[in-house]
Amino acid sequence: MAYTVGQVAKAARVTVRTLHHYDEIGLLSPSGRTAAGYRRYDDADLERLQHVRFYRELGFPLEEIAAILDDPTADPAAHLRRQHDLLTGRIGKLQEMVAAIEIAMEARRMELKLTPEERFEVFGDVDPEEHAEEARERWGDTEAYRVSTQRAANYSKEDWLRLKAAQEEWGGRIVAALTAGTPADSAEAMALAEEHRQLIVGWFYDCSYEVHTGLADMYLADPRFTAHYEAIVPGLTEYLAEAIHANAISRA
Amino acid sequence: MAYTVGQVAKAARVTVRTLHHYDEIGLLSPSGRTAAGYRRYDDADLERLQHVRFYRELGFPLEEIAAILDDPTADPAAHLRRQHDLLTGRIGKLQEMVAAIEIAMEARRMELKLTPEERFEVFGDVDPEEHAEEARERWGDTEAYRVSTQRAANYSKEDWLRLKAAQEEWGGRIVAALTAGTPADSAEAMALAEEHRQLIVGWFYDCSYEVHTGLADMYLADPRFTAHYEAIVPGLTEYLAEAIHANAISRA
DNA sequence: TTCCGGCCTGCCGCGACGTGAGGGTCAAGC
DNA sequence: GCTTGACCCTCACGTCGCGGCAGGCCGGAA
Repeated sequence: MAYTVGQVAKAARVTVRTLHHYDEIGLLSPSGRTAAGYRRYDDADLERLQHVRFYRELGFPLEEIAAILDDPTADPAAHLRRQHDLLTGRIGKLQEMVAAIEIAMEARRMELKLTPEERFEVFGDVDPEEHAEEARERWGDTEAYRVSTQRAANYSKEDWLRLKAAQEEWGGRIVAALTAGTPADSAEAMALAEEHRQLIVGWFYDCSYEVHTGLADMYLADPRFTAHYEAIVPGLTEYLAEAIHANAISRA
Repeated sequence: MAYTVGQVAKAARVTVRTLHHYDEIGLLSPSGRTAAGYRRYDDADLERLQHVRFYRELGFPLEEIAAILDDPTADPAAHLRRQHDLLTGRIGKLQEMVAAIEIAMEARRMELKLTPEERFEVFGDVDPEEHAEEARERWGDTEAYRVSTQRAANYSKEDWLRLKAAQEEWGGRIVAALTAGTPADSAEAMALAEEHRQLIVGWFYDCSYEVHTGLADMYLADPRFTAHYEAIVPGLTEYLAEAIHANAISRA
């Protein structure tokens, strides 16, 4: 089977220009040309294009894609594995961000519960219970939401204040460690990381070392969290993340 | 609190050049300058930067980000919701791709089971059971893998051939419908879409209408699938996807 | 005073295409 | 056989989101 640029473009959902470009840089040259100079793609070309598009959608530069596809040591199974790994990695990152946002949302709801007199300012005449209902409808079926909600929903104002106090006490000690120049991979810093994890386990959800390192990476990646920590003292995010990683490694 | 470009850059994990760029195009201008012309960022600037980075990492163009952030009708809660929706959407897409790859991997393993004499050609002297073990270790804890494996692992050669025959019979009919010009939203095409879904339910996993439309979108997005369908007859991918969507809508 | 690191403003470059301009090709219908 | 319109070709310049460097000005520490 032979196809023209237009047909290939339509099938693969790319523009003709893109195919021209791939030809120019030698990433995907059609297997032949007609007498008039028209590009002719065959099934093998199409298959290569599929792979190109896959890696491209995950943000790989074209040069790197060429290297991957032209690697003679990689069989089809290896490609599948690599693609699977890439996807699960991406999903993991996104899920961490989701968890962070869900926590942020939860915090907002808690805040509102604690200061009911503010509810009118924020919501006007809308009942916050209604708002909670809407939230449940929208993402009530994600697990993180359920877990964090079930525990946190029952926290009283006193619980909340105790948590805050515990966090602040811990925060003071890690800031001290950082400003004192204690290395992030020292036993002291790692102990602080472990305390951080225990705080999460105790108050929110069962946080494994693996999840904890994921959380650390998220602190680094998510602006809302870096803002939080950097506002306390510059470099704290990185310090904490390093300590968490070191702690997780030492326990593995 | 006021920060210099360098401090902000480090905290937000971007380069100074990026901050200069954001300033140039007016996306994020520091709230002030020192007497010497040094940029001075405050906490509000930092917060804005976090949001910029968030949307940027999801691939939004800067202009669009500016529009989102400068939208006067969006409160913080609305931003959280939008971000949550975006993330879950992305995760869904990626998970569909993962499922597709897992099925492709499963198909490969089946293929190997069916023709054991080929195993030496492909694996050399490696035992395929070992390979399967490795696969379990790598992604044994994802749900799609477990479900598809548990069912498909027990398929005999006869089962596999029956599945293939059923698929081909169905394939013949949808190609006929397409070439006959039957509209994708006609009752006939929708019935074929429904049969497609039932085939999945019967042989692999419980596929809801929602999952089915997701699958259809993936067919369009994933090159490996478009290749498969377009090779049969050009336009088939789109036709099937449309029919699936129409079917799902009509059942909702 | 003299460093050295950090900041400034240009300005050129790059990757991955988008978007014409100007012109040849091909199948269909008259 | 000829026109017409859709499709193809090759330049070639434009865009987006920065990276990187030059040439020069600050600012705190030794």
